[in-house]
Amino acid sequence: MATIYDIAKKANVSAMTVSRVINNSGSIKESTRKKVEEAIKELNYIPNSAARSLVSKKSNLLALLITDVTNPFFTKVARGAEDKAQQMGYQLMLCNTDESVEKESKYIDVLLAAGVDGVLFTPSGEKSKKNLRKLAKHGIPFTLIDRKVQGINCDVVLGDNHEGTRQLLQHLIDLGHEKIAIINAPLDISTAHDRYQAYVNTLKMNGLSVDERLVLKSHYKKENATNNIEYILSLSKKERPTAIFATNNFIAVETIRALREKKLEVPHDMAFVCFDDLDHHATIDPFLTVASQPAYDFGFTGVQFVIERVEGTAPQEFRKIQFQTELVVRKSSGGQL
Amino acid sequence: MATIYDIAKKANVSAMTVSRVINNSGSIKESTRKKVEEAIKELNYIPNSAARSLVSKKSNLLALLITDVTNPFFTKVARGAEDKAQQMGYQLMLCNTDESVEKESKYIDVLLAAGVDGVLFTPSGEKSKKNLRKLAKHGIPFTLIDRKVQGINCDVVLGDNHEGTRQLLQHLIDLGHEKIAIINAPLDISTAHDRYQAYVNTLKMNGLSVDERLVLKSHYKKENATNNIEYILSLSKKERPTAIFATNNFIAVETIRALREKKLEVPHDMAFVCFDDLDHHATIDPFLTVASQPAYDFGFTGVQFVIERVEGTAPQEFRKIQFQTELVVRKSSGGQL
DNA sequence: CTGTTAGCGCGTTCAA
DNA sequence: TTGAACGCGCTAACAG
Repeated sequence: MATIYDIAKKANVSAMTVSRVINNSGSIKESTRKKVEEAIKELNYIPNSAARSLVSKKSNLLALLITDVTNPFFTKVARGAEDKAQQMGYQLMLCNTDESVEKESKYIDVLLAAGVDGVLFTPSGEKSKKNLRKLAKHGIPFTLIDRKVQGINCDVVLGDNHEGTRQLLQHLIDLGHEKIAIINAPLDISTAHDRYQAYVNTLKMNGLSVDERLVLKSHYKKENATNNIEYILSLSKKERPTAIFATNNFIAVETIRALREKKLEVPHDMAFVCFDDLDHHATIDPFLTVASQPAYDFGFTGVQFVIERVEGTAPQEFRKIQFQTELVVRKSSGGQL
Repeated sequence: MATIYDIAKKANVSAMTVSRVINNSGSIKESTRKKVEEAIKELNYIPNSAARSLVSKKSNLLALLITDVTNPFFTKVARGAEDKAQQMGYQLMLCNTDESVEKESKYIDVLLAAGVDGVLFTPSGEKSKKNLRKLAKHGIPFTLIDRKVQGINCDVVLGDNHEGTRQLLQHLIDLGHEKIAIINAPLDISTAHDRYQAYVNTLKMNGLSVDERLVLKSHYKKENATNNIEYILSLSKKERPTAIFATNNFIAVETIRALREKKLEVPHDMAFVCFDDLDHHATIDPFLTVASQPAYDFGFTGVQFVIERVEGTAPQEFRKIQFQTELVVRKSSGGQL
């Protein structure tokens, strides 16, 4: 409510002097600084950031575009991102895209209008390219989180999808499994693609053949998995998998639910592993064998990267950081066959 | 990058006409509207929201101050809030206060500076009053989520803490428990206060006495619960509780962990109930008996309330909505003694 | 060390 | 139906 002029008047100085006090710029006599600071306190003055942005072309706003905060992986990404943003003096705007390019596009327009300084982006697939290009066209720096997009050059924070998958599958194979199904998201999502590749590679490395009937499709969101399980049950005993690899936590949860519905006991009737942990759950009941990723660091590092780009302190070349995954063996994968 | 003037020039009209087209205000000849719209498209023009806010005194920004988005309860609050905000054309800024008034205060200053139109607030306790008064002084509408603060008049979205607690305790009592410990957060948090009151009431209603030694203190955040469990184990068999009521999910998780450490099996050695569900967990392994609250609706309704205040469509009187809790009986409370 | 001028991009007001 | 002038609150650039 109070403006810089109100302060100026009260302190008997010019608006410019007040501005300098606020921004610690230029040099100010100690006595006048005191006067100004008192006036500021008395009038509860708070600088208007719209006016500031208008002049400086900076909003100190960052956007976090993820598919769904309620996915425990992204919940932690969000926390990490917010912590770093807060520490660096930025605010974080939360956006849930639900794996939809259309929702993404809408957000991009809003964010552009809102004048965000940078964007953290988990693209919903290759079709997200146009949205990223739009950001680029408007000169907004962005960092890709968790998933990359072909032909887009930018900073990117990833997990090691190959190694994570390899660990999970090798673990199952070492336990004696030879027929392992994969339930995956659409392959235009880089993590789905990479995990599938690694699935194929790991089977081959172990002299196992890839049975296309065991390559099942789903989405990285909460989607009923009953169909897939019914399909599996329809296979002859000889074809039927003895283990399932779910490529993310949501698929895992829904698949487990469907298995229970069909009275299949994990791991007794079906061994089970997946990507990404469900942490609170892990404490209460250490059940799922997972490839765990440091989600918090994804967000934290991602924000650091964008801010460095925003502030021009980033190196010229784009950075790619790949975090290690950790194999956490728990009950769901079962013991030796 | 392009401004309203660039569009004006390109379309051979005045800036004002462009402004009118953008805002659908005034009346415009169809032909000139066409011209302007084409120019907008060609130049990829996006209105500068800093300039707009400066004039209109509206930012279309809302802030969500919660204690920790990684608390599954607040994760869902955040999702509900974001969905409603998005639907109404607002953006949501995420803030984690970690139950600290100091962090709250910092955020409040930043938010005031950022010019948010309204705030959703889960106060960390009675000391949050000063922060709320500050918001009020600056004319920023806010809605309290999950917790109320004495002497603060505003819209508020709550759960039914009395009834939720009553259900949980009555359930334990019906199973035969007479010595029930409560592990609670500081009492200046309204939910902690109310749950404690309901704990006392329910015991009394059932002719049971309240044993102060079974009233244990903790915090609504992840805090090691080993001390409390060691204390419980130090009690004589006669004094020792047969059941524990944890007043939120974080306390629950940590307490279960501590119990496990001490080789105590739930519910065999200790029955257990708590407030708030851990949903993914509930699917994988339906274990905890809880009083579940519709967290998503807390956020959704909260945003609706603030926006109505922001836009002046809210009724004069402040609203208080109290959502029902649902008792979900699972394994942790055990069977009849 | 401090003040004056001008302008950031837009919308309100008043005229035409 | 359209336009010109002004001001929102602030800071950069230039005096002094």
